[in-house]
Amino acid sequence: MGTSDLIASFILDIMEDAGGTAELSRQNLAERFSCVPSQINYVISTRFSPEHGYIVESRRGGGGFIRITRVQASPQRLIMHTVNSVGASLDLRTAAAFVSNMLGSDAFDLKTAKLIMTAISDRALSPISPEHRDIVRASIFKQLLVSTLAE
Amino acid sequence: MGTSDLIASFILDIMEDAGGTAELSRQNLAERFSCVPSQINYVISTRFSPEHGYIVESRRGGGGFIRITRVQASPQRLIMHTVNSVGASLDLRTAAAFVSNMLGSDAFDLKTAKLIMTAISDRALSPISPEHRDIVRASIFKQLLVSTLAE
DNA sequence: ATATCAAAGGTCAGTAATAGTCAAAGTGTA
DNA sequence: TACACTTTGACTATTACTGACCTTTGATAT
Repeated sequence: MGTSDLIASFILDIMEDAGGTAELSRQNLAERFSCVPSQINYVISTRFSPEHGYIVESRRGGGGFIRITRVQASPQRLIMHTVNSVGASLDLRTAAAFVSNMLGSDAFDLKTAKLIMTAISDRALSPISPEHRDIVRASIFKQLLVSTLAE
Repeated sequence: MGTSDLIASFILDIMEDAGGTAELSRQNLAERFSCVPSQINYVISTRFSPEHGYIVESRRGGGGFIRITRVQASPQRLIMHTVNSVGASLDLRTAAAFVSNMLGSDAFDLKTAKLIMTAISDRALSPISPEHRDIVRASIFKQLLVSTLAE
């Protein structure tokens, strides 16, 4: 098993013990596993992505940290399934269909649905060129969906 | 938690007890937390800015003081005022200050605040080049705020 | 009044402590 | 051999802390 897998399972262990959340120091982790700090970022982006059901937050500077939170996915399979159906790009019509579907299944409430639709609307994304808009839309959409699962 | 966070929560405590206003001595505070006096200014400018919803007054010389007051505004007014003070560009720190202010004034609930922060986070906007990110952030932010008013 | 002094607080640029990005180089496996 | 996955490190960005130097205010002496 490679270093990245070791780091990932170490993080998983911490998360387990702490009840769903792991607060890490990138520098410490890198030292513990004798790797460069950026490998921690690699592990996080390949194994703790929204598609995997995790929310990642961080802060730089003195006292900085990386916090990884596992999202409660069991009762909300539809949302995670949607996150995984969305690739690198997402057009507005498809997004609307997803939201409508999830709303109909009571995966979230109307207010949340409206906020999500507003955040990925053409108006909100108007500073972005139309060709690029669907890429950004996909990213915001996935982050928002996973975020609704956090408690 | 770093010294700056400790100082900030100490100030918040005082403000709480005193019903919305805290009158401090910079020198005293610095001694209490074993830091240089200028760190107090750092804490105030990073955590008690007008964007955060505070007014800061001070006086030098003998009997000098720093007074921090929480400003009160009706939720709707605060949201509209915020929308109007955001120009074509908005950095994440300033946005976070605004959100924290509106949250503290009960302009919206925690869940909404988190959705907004997620929608404009660097992670959600990662497909956009950093130079362009603040432009898009401003647009999404304003649309979301206006959208919370439509109920 | 005026000059002077002591006691606050203010500014700003520099240093330290963290984390993030990206592309090149390495590794293993179908 | 291709190809995907992993590892590395140079460069960048952000946040916290420090200290030298500056400004304002009130009191006191002349």
